[in-house]
Amino acid sequence: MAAADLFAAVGYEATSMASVARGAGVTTTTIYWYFEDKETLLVAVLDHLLQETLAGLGDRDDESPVDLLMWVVDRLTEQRRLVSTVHALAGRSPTVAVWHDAFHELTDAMLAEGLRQEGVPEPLVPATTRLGVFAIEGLVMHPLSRAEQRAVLELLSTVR
Amino acid sequence: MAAADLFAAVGYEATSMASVARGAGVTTTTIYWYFEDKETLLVAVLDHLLQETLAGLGDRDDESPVDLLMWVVDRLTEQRRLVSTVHALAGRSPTVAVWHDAFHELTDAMLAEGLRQEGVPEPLVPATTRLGVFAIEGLVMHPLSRAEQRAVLELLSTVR
DNA sequence: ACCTGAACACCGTTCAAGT
DNA sequence: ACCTGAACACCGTTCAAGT
Repeated sequence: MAAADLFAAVGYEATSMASVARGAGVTTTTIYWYFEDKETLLVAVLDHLLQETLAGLGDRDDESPVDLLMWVVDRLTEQRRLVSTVHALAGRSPTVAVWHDAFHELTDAMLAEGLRQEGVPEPLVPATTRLGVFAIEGLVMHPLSRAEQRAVLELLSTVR
Repeated sequence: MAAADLFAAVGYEATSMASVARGAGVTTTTIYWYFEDKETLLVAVLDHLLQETLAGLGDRDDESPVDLLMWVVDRLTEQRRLVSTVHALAGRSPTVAVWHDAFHELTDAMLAEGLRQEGVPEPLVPATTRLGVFAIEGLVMHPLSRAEQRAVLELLSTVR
């Protein structure tokens, strides 16, 4: 998809439907035959990126929990522009809100399962999961050195 | 300011300069005599809201730390739309990025000071501050019940 | 089924002109 | 110093028409 490259390069808002069309070698109107609107196009790109990331995650079941989280933070940081775009759009676009909710349902469940296997007592799992998700999102959105990032994740892993 | 009400009501992106002008009883062009562009107008609104919130915070130095954080989360949640707008714009607008950085410098310092007075050991203060900021932002951006919000903040206050 | 050209309503911003 | 009307370049989207 040409849209994915453009979204990554200049961001969703700065990407015009005209430039997507140009990249795909068609006319602007053609895109509307495949996608209902620009937000639906975004969701298609998001699904594609998510599938890639999940595949990459499958190859690293062996690493330590903190290393695993660091890897996830790195992948999301590469798409930082899209992450904040999704947050902003979810507040006013039902299309994007649906995707965002499904995304969190999936990722929250994955993190919760990981915490259980790390021995976090069951009653603490929900709140710890949320704090973990918030920490990951925070690390993605605010640039810190790797040492600072590690410090936050290590601190998080002492919670219980 | 008419812009503040409109931003709160329908959001920054959905607020046209024409509607701001209408609300202020002037012409669109007039706004550009007072503000360089739409983003500068946003920053003026943000400054205004921040000043209000800081004043309100001064009246509650007595409450417990968790209550204080809950209050901050409530105020930010009221402006949730603007919060995600700022995050999204900070990535592509130097004007908004400057404000965002200054905002975090201020709020991070305030939280760090609070943590010290709660007895958090000095070497843990930076990472704990970051985790606290991330938790607040997460609570603002993801709707949870008050009980769930409290659980996250209580969990956070066990960290050290 | 797939793609286009032309148009629509709107946007932020500018500029020359007025008082 | 303050405000305006008219214009500019652009935007996402639609629609009737073509193959």
